[in-house]
Amino acid sequence: MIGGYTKAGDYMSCYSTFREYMRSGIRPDNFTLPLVMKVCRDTKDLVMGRLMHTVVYKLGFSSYCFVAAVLVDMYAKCKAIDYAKQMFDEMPERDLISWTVMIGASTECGNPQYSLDLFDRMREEGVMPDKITMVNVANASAKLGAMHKAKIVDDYIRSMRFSLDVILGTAVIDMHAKCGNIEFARETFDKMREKNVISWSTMIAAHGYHGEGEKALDLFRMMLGEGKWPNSITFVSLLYSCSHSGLVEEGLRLFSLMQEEYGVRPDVKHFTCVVDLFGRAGKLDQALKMVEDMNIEKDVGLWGALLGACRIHERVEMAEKAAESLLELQPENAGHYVLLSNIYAKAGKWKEVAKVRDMMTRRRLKKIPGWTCIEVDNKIHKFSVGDYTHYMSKEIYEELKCLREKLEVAGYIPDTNFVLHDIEEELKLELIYTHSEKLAIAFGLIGMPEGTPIRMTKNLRVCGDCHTFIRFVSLAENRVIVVRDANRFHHFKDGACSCRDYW
DNA sequence: ATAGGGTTAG
Repeated sequence: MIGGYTKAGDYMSCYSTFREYMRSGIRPDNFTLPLVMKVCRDTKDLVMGRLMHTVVYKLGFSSYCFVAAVLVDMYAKCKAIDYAKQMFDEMPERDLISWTVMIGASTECGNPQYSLDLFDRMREEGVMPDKITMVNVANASAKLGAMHKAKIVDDYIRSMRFSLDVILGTAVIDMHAKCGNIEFARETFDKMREKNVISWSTMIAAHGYHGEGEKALDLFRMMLGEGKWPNSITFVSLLYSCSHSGLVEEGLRLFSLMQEEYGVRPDVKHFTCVVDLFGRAGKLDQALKMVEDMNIEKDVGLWGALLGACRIHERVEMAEKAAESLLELQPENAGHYVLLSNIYAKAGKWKEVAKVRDMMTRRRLKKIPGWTCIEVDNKIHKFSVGDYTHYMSKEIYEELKCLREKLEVAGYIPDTNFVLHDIEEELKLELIYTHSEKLAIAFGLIGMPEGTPIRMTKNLRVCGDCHTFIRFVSLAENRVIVVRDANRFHHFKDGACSCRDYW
């Protein structure tokens, strides 16, 4: 009966039946409890989940491997990683599924590195992974974004002769794309026999955030040619592809096509893309009108897109309006204040810059420290601003000094407007020259053979000045530089970036 | 006798 309710998605009836069952005095067996725990998982009901854990414990079922695995999974979906980990560590024995669940749990809760460590430990203990394990491992690598890991995982999947079914194939595409290797992603996609709407959407999105809008559109045409029906997410992927590549007209066309031909009702994500498109085209008034007229709940992303567009086109007044709504929705996000402050700074409104900074101080907000990671010799090196902790710091700063002189001759002018602090111009200059992006790139130039591409990962958006700097480096040093920032990839080559300086 | 784990969007 409980199982029936679970299948039907009637969670409340499931709970009440379970309560009746408990009252009846009949001792539940170890197959009934997981059914209810799955409901807790799917509804992310941690309170009920904890209660179930107690029942399981009292009845002595927690030593059953599969019962414990369900608990781990439930805790992961409730984002209670500490409980999940404790449960997993206490398990007397762990089989394939419990390992797989824990690998997925760790990624789900924001620690993909730990997932990969678990994967190694699992094999050390002699448990062989299956396809589903590999889907979780691919997801962990995708989140981590380390390219050498992606290669290892791909090789491992091949060596185990796991066939790429729709789900594993799609996970591998996503992994390669998010690790910066769009070519491998596309090769994997082309090799897959069976593709569903998720595979297509994943690949379209991948071309999109790598700045290959035309390829995304080509793929969409191919998809339609094969008789596949796009869904709401496919259109989000497409619209973002257009905005990442500056395909304004195409994007707007897709937005109407989506509603008229495919009956997709636009949600807030679609609107965000269109605001982005209008913003890029400089049609800020149309963007604002769209935001004001829509009758869907507005979220942080939407106002953020508008604010970003205001920064590009230096529309201070509208920026204030967008920022007001944005800060109301999410007053604790330091990034929004920084963006607003940058807009004021560019317009020379120093009083307002100070005001924003005061507001941040009063609310005890600090700019999230930025970092940049770079892979050299299959090792990840992490830099923060003004970092002297790296063992090659001396060489890095020397290289940076040479680079700075070379690029300034080539026409690079540092833009100190991106410095938030109220300090002397001279100090600002020093600060901006030790941004983590620049340290990482200097290290990359020393540590990697000439002509090899430099790959970096950042936790935030690339700083505007660093973006210009990297463009100059790609030209002066004749290097391809690939940067993954908080929401897209930048491919720098011959002094230009795939984002066309809009991001 | 049964049972637990998998893919897309900034």
